[in-house]
Amino acid sequence: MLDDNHLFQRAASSAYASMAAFTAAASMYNSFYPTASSTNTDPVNYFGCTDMKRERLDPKVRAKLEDTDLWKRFYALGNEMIITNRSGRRLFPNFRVSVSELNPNTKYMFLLDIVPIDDNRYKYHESSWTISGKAEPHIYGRYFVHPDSPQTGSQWMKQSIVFNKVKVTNSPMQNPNHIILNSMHRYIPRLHIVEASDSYSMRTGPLSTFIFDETCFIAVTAYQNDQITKLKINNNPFAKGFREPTQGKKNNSKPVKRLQSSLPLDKPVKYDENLHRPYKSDSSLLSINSHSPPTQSTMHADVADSTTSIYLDNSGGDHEQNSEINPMQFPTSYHHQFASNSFYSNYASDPSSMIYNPAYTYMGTTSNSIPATSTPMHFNPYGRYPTAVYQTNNYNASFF
DNA sequence: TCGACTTGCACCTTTGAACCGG
DNA sequence: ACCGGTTCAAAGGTGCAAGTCG
Repeated sequence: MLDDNHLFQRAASSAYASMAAFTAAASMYNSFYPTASSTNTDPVNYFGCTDMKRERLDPKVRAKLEDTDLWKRFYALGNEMIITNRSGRRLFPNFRVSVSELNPNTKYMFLLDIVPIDDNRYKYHESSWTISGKAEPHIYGRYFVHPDSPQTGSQWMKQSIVFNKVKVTNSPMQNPNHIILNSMHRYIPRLHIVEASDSYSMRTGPLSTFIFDETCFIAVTAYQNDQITKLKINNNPFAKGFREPTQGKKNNSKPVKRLQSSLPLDKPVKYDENLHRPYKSDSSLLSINSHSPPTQSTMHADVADSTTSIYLDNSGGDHEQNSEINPMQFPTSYHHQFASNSFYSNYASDPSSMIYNPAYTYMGTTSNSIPATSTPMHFNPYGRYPTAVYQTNNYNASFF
């Protein structure tokens, strides 16, 4: 039985590790977007043209991850994505972004790919993730083109852009449109915005890439962490059949019975009802919270997970509630885990808007100038991220 | 024996065609 | 003929449990 302190340590370490992922991703990103002062050549083999210098989008272009509250709840626990399915498996939460400052009249294409965060293979042991060996090689070059591509900046900016059709698999023999991942490996999605009117100009047009650390996950063939399973069930409309029965509804379904045996008895009401906000399923899982000011219950949480309590899971029993990132349930030192690191402070204040746009020179710095203290040097159960990996050869595979 | 993985299942949402009435 | 709303069935997305494999 896990006590609160244990849960706190696990959650804090997971969240902190994700921050490390952010650092690593930043390094990774900056490594293939060398700054003006850098003499490094672009290690990314864009379109098979190694000597081509890829132009970047207007530095004012911004991308904002939506549903960040939900994403953060998952990553605080160590998000997992199922990759075994004959027809591929969708990502959940949905990868949804909103963009601004695009040229209204210019056409853009939006692409998504998923890349490894490190070169480790993991295993889930005694309720935590540990490194179990070296990673298997990643198959680069598979990316998902948003079906609305290409369209003008004004059209992209009209509404949020959802990549809910993206599918991941562990089988290279499956649909070529599926992104291939290795089980027990850590990944993070990347959003690419390319100024292009077709697939040909996509290979030469200005490009910017955005990474959101909340979206990192471990690919699995079966969920390892029960908390993740419960969080998915409670938030994914397609998994509604595994939720506990609500009052007045039939409760003799097989899955429900299974769940009943593993969950507390008191509870659940759909969180949307209790939150007094509209709940729209699947692709319409609108990110109302993403744009909402902190509620009273979240005002105290001035750090990275400041919004997570908005998703307080009313359907969750005591067990679940204690184990999810609910600032009310954790010692304050949990928050300090984020806040104590000054390097992350800006990110913590507005994580959803933090982007990897080279023109922003992340946090006013570059991969080469990130203070050493910003990179966690201790081991985290939910991974560690040797920056050197990204600065060397992890990103030299063919892209696009 | 154990962990990773596959497969079939029930339950659910989504989607789109068919239908109807204004 | 067109439009908007409703109904319904098929398709597809879930996690679970049992089985397979190395």
